[in-house]
Amino acid sequence: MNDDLRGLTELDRLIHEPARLLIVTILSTVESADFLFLKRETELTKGNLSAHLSKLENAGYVNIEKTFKGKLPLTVCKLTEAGQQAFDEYRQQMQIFIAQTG
Amino acid sequence: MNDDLRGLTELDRLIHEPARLLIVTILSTVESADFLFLKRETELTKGNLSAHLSKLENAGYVNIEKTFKGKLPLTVCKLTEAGQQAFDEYRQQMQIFIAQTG
DNA sequence: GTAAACTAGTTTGTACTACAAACTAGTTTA
DNA sequence: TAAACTAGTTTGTAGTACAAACTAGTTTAC
Repeated sequence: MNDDLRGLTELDRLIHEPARLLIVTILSTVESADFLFLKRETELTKGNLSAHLSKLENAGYVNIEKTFKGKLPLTVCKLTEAGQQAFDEYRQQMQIFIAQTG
Repeated sequence: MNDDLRGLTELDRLIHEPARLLIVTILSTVESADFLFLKRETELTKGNLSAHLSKLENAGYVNIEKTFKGKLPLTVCKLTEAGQQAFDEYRQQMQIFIAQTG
C-alpha cells in the first residue's frame, strides 16, 4: 500500500482529537486567547475546555498563564513553538491524506 | 469564529479514528478486500482489525461476508454506499480545515 | 450586612474506546 | 498424534472525553 497513507495511524492524537484540533487551530491564528474567549469560540463546556487545555499544556503545546483582570482570575493561553510545529505537521499529514484520496 | 472550523467538533468519530480512517480509505480504493489483505496493509493486529471492522459493520459503513477459500475461512469486506458517503463527507470537512488554516 | 447570583475556573465520576493478549476452531505438516 | 499454522473473535486493561459537581472569590439585590 501507499506508505503515505499508513502514516495515518501515526497521527498525533493530542492534536487529532476534534476538540483540541479546534482549540489549537484557533490558537494558531491569534497571539493569545483567554479561557472565556476559547470557551465562547469552541462552545465547549468549562470542564471539558479546562481538561483539554491541561493536556495541551502537559504536552508542551500550549503555555498557560494565570493572572487577574481587575479582581477576577484570567487564564491566558498561547500556542508554544512545539505546539505550532505539531500543528503544522498534523496539517501536512492531513494534506497528504486529502491529496492521496483525491 | 469561523463556523466552518467549529464543524471540526462534529467530525464523524467512526471515520476519524486513525485506524478506521485507514481501513475505510483502503476500502474506498478497491472493490473488496479480505481480512488478511487489510491486516497486511494496515499493519494492525488481528484483534484490533476485527474490532474496528465490527464497528464499521454495525454502523452500516462496511459489509462483511464470511465464506471459505477452499477449507479456510475467508472474510470479505466491502465499503457500503453509506460508508462511501460518510468517507466523502469526512474528506470534505478535512479539506475545509486545510483550506481554512492555509 | 447577608443572601443570591455571577465569574472563572478545577476536580470527579461515568461511560466509552482502542488495543493487545488470550482464546476458539479448524487445517496442514512433521 | 503432536506441533505449528491459518483465520479470525472475545476478553481484560488502561486511557479518554465529557458533563456534573465542586471550589473560591466577586458583584448585586434587598
